[in-house]
Amino acid sequence: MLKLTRKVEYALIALRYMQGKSPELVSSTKEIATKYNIPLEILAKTLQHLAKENIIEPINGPRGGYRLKAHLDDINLVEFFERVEGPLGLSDCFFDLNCMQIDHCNIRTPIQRINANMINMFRGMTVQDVTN
Amino acid sequence: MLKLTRKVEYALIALRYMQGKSPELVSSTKEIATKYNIPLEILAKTLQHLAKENIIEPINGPRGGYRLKAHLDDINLVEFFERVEGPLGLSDCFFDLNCMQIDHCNIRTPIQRINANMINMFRGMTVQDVTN
DNA sequence: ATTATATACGACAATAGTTATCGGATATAA
DNA sequence: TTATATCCGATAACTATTGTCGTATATAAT
Repeated sequence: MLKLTRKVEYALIALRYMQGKSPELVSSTKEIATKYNIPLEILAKTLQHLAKENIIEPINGPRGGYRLKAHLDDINLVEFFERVEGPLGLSDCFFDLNCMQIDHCNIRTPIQRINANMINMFRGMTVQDVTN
Repeated sequence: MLKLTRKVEYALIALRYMQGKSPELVSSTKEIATKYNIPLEILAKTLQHLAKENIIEPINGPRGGYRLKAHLDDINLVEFFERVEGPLGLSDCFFDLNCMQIDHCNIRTPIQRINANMINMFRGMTVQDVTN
């Protein structure tokens, strides 16, 4: 309950790691996975996802890897969670304000108040805030 | 990800419902379950749990049910989540600051910063804040 | 006393979401 | 040409949540 997924966790760890290097240096999946004991394949997919989202830039071939591409202080955490987890995982009551079940939902205002507070909080934090 | 459990949701709905009545009136599980379309057995367990936590008071027998017992403005949301979900569900990285894996955890400061912010936010809200 | 209605509660089954694995493809530096 | 790296779909394993079932206990009403 109220947990972030490992995917988000791995993504943040990787971004933080890349941020610790000079911007022109690349970081390979294996390098990060080894350092933080993350299953290689999962981290690979997470980084591929970040690349598709233009948050990092992939460099193929030997000595390849990834480099930071986006400005991490331009991305708030709500946006980041949505971009990392994809639209599906968040299309429930929490982040989707155009929920189908308005009739049932207005019963559930306690949850909505909690959600609203969470969203506000996460919107007020950038990726940079948590990775540097 | 970042969802409250139904147990918490049902608990809040029930508390809100009881709060809408005169304090001496009882509300039965069936009454609440019917009104909000909640599976009876699950709500029953949730309310039994709340009773064990002295948040509501059980009244046995026909015409029985539950009445509010605790002051909802004395219970912050961190405490409430812990009392409803039990110590097990929360003993992971989020609420358990005496985590076993300190060595690995200091790697994971991004998550910890997010957690710290969530905890602070939830500590600043009482059950009353979301049910009235 | 008996009956009907309500809470109490352990054990277990079903579901959903997360996490991890596998197999193979493509790109490119050396 | 080879080795190393990203790319990516399919699927298996795991975990936590959610829901079900059976039975026991308490008590108000008749």
